[in-house]
Amino acid sequence: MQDTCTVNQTVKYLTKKWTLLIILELYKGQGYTRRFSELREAIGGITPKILSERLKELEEEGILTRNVDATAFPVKTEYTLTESGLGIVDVIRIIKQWALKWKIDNIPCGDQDCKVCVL
Amino acid sequence: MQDTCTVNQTVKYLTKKWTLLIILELYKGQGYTRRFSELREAIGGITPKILSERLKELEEEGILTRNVDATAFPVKTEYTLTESGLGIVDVIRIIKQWALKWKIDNIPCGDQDCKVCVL
DNA sequence: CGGTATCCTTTCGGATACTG
DNA sequence: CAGTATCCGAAAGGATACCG
Repeated sequence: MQDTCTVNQTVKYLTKKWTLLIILELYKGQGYTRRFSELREAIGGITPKILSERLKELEEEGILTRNVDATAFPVKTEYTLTESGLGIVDVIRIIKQWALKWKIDNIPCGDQDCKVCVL
Repeated sequence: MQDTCTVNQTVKYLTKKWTLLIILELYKGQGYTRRFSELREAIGGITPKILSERLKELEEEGILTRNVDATAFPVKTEYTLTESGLGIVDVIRIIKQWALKWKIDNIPCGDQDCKVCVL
């Protein structure tokens, strides 16, 4: 098994449910930054458990950084896309271009999400 | 939920286990073509059930075509990457470039799989 | 050769409640 | 606000056997 292949590993966490949406949501934020509760509300439907898991994974992969302001009350935590994280946005963009080229007839997408997508 | 988003849908089947390896294996074949048993052996570890499922999904998505030669005995079946399927290889290539830029220190990959990878 | 059918395990994600 | 802890159900994938 080629579980050591970097491409496979990358795809592995990128393809987990919610991950892409989290990255896109951070990308939309000012300074590519969002707070935990902002992500929760913006994404909608994600439970805190899963959101927390994904954020940890992405932090470990260097795709985002976690910044805690412990002086604030309640504690203020911000998540920010790193430079490499922005690289992932490029990847998503390529996928979108592929989709637009080969899946144009996907009406639901054309009319809804992708049209308002920041990509 | 944006299950109608084309990007999400695309990522959804691309990220299933084995899918990328199947696409890469087809890419390696002459004329981007491989037979069922060739895929099985080349990939290693995949069960016929899963391989069959993936091939069907990818055929439905237009990423590969299935060609059966019923005159042969036993029946000869070939799977070939389509033009849009080759586009997916490009996507993988971009991901690899991202990985090489940001994950160079992944020694196992550098020494093994990616070095011999056709990408 | 190119699959399908069955069954079983494991993994993932959802629901909910609770805490510093 | 920003999570963690527990429990549970669904779904994905693996093992194995069999068939045209």
